[in-house]
Amino acid sequence: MKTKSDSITLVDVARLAGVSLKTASRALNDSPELRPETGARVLKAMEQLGYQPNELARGLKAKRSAAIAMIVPNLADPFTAAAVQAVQDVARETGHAVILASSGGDAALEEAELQIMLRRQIDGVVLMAASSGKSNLKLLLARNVPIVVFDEPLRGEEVDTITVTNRKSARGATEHLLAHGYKRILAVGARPHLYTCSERVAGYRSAVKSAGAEPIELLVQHESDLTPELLSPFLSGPNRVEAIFTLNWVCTMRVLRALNAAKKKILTDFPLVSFDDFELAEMIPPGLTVVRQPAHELGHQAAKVLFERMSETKRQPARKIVLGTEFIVRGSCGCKPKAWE
Amino acid sequence: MKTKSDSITLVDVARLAGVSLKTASRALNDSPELRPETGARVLKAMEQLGYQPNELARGLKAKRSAAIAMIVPNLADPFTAAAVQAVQDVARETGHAVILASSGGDAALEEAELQIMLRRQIDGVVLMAASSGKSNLKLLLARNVPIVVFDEPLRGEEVDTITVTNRKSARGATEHLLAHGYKRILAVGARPHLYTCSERVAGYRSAVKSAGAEPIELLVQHESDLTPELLSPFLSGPNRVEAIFTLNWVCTMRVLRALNAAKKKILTDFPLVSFDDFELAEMIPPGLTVVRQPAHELGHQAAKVLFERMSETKRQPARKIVLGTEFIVRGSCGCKPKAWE
DNA sequence: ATGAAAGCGCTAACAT
DNA sequence: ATGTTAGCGCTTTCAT
Repeated sequence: MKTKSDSITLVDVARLAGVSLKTASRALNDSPELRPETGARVLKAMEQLGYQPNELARGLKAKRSAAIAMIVPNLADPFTAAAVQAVQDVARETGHAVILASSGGDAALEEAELQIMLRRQIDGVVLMAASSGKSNLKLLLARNVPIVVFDEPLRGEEVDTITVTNRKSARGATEHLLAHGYKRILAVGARPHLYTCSERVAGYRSAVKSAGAEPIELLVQHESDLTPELLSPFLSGPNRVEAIFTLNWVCTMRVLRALNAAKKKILTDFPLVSFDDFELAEMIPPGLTVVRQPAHELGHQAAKVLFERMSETKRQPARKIVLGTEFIVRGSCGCKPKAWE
Repeated sequence: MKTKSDSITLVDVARLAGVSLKTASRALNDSPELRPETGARVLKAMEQLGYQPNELARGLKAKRSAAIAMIVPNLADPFTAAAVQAVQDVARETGHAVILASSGGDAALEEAELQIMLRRQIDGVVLMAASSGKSNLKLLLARNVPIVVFDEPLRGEEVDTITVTNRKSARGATEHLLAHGYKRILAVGARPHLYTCSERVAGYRSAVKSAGAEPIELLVQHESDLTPELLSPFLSGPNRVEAIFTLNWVCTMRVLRALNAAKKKILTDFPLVSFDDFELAEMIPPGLTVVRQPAHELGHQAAKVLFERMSETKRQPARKIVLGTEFIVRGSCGCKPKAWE
């Protein structure tokens, strides 16, 4: 009586429905080779018993887990959060669970997480990589687990990849600042070993050099190194810059705080453009001009591609999808949009 | 030769190490009843073969999955994101995976997700509930799956609960605004069926009434209903209010946008206090005064309690943990903190 | 269209 | 300290 609810198995269902185990199984997987009548009877028995299939058992036999892994560096980043949401939504449609882990941008941690995922027999991985190296994926690759890499591509790996036009977008943003007449533009980025960062830096450089100006870069190993003290030499004195271009959301946050701490005003003291949009960008006076990445779309595409890959019969070539960005002019670049006139 | 990497099982390990299956199993679980020497030999064999244990199989047998579920309404909310991070960190320490799902605040979706989790034999659940009803938990409760409810308690359910002092904190925030001399204070909240919302409203009301003022409330079914149009009657005309108290992060975002759209300034037009702190609160002039919830601490405690519950031998009474909040005075309430003088 | 039997990879009794 | 024997709950041959 007490442990009954613990252990309603397909066998119980089959018994109640007066069919064999296999027939019950067929009903569970709504196999076509089953008389609708029989199926209905089994379904009723399931209902009656409150039967819940055991995914572990199904997966063990079928060598799939109906779960995908998603590994991201930082959930606090709204770009990441939006992408995670998108992946979850797609996963739900296909009845897959999402096992989420944060790497904190640490490649070793990421690898550890991936290994744990492997042991769980995950059916696929959406990875926002902590490094551009492929070494972390060896295990997965060897096991033929589909992977979609997203935001941060992998060097020389034949893996599905969803990215944005990092270089071009960064170049465009820089050109916009240059067009306003600013020559000494500081680019602030983190984790320069990442493709995203290096591409954005490259775009920035090419724009600056085309304009005959000198690149001024503050690139730190990790965003957390970005202290007000580090920034202050660029905010006053002989090395004062004329404008700032932050290369991702966390950098934007850090720079804004540093400016605040130094009692510097955006635009009047330092015109600024941010790579990455966020909820309140328009509320920071005079409104932050940003490069907006299609976060939700990126996540959606990543998941779509992953599920396609998971259900494909023979191996297709890797897909490389590159999405565009939106340049959203608010006030911080020097433009005067209506809202702030 | 080809499918070898697919199927390295404990049997293979045992064979290579020249021991029995069970001995290999013991090594895997580093059981004490094993000669270190033997254990080492098995471990070496595992290494050599690149063996990865199959968690599905382990779980099937042991009736545990080494995974916990976490269900939250909205990942975009920084409060939620921080809590998720905290839970993940604790879970990692104990070797548990976190299966994350978003309910979008929809009780039906939440129930569907819980059911899927159940099928995966999750060992426990951390729930940021979409409703205060217990019905969604019946299945879990019946199966004796440990649950920790967090942020939003469940009516009359004997479940571990981690919350903050919603009522008291809301009362304190309201009193602060009243002390500044504002009488007509608008409270803006969403999903009033939630305990958190109703408690905060209750705190607000009791403060307002004690001051001999009238409560003015804008409570919508869902945050997404909070449009500028809905808000505008309170921003001008005969029903104009003197100050605003937003009851959670999303409401704060919505109100800030509405104010912006209506070209109203914080403080000068409308003093404001927000329940929930966030990254840029100090950057929105004149700095947002907020009630800060200890998001990370909440998540941490929730996970801790869950794991304690999971490993307990005999059932202990439910724990109700209530954490305090911090009232952070910046400028928007009418105070003039140093930073903005 | 349905059933019987075997076994996925592992752990848990019980030996020895 | 180590091995043997059963299964966990399900899906999958292969019969019927």
